[in-house]
Amino acid sequence: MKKRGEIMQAEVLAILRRRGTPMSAYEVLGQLRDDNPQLAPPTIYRALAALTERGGVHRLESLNAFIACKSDSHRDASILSICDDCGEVEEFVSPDLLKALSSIAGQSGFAPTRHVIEVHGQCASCGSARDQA
Amino acid sequence: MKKRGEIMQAEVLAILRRRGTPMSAYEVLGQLRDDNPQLAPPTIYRALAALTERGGVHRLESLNAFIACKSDSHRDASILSICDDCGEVEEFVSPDLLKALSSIAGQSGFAPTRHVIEVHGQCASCGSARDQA
DNA sequence: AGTGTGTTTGTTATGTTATATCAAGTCCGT
DNA sequence: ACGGACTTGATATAACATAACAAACACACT
Repeated sequence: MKKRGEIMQAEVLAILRRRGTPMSAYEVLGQLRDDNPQLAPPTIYRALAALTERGGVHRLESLNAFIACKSDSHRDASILSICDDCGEVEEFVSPDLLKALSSIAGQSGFAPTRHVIEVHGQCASCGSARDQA
Repeated sequence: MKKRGEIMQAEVLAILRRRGTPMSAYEVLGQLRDDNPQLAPPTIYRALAALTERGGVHRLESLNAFIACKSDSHRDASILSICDDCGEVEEFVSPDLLKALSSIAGQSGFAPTRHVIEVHGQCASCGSARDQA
């Protein structure tokens, strides 16, 4: 048998990718229980933790939710824009901004290890939809 | 009787200020129950929501916790550095960084309304303490 | 003052998110 | 096969948050 954990991670990642927008851990759990009704929360949280660690999944701290990383390939901290209307999330990478941020926080000797940057608002299509209203 | 809500907000703020480091809503609730044992969670959450709105309190999204705003006077989005060792939080304001961030997220027409910027790491004193180890 | 109406606050209950803990299974070197 | 380290599974519970309704209050109008 292959490592069970890896299988679980792959399934979780597949579910998140299919959805495309943020899902709570319990939504993922619900989907997995279709096949495997006895699955428990810690299983999902472990898979999500491993995926988040690896960079395959982002945790949205301000939503307590998770989303599959789209611009696959960067493990750097991402800037995430979150549309409060439709839930769409976009990822951006900006080493410059990260550097600026670290230097601001570093003014007093602080040593950053992890950056959380989330921007809430309206995406382009929800914004234009509202303009017409 | 003065508005009850305002009294509650003042008490919550006083507790957060006394502590100085982040507190969960339920920690605050615990303290308030010393005087007023029948208080329920919604009361605290309402007070915290009002304070957060006004800028007197920051919500730390990545900790699900709250802290009194120290650099009292700015209602702008703050940059918060959080020491994972001792819990100390520092606030910074940088209109430039906020502008840069908005412009990155705005690349695709996104209209930001709220910025969440939290940096985890080690504060100066915890960092130097560890150096010696 | 009395009454109607909208708003704020209190209370109960419940929903949602997350983890501690221990049991069972797996891997691997001997 | 056996023992020890590590991973996974299952049970239980902890921690965080809000829905929904009831009671109190404030205010405008008569």
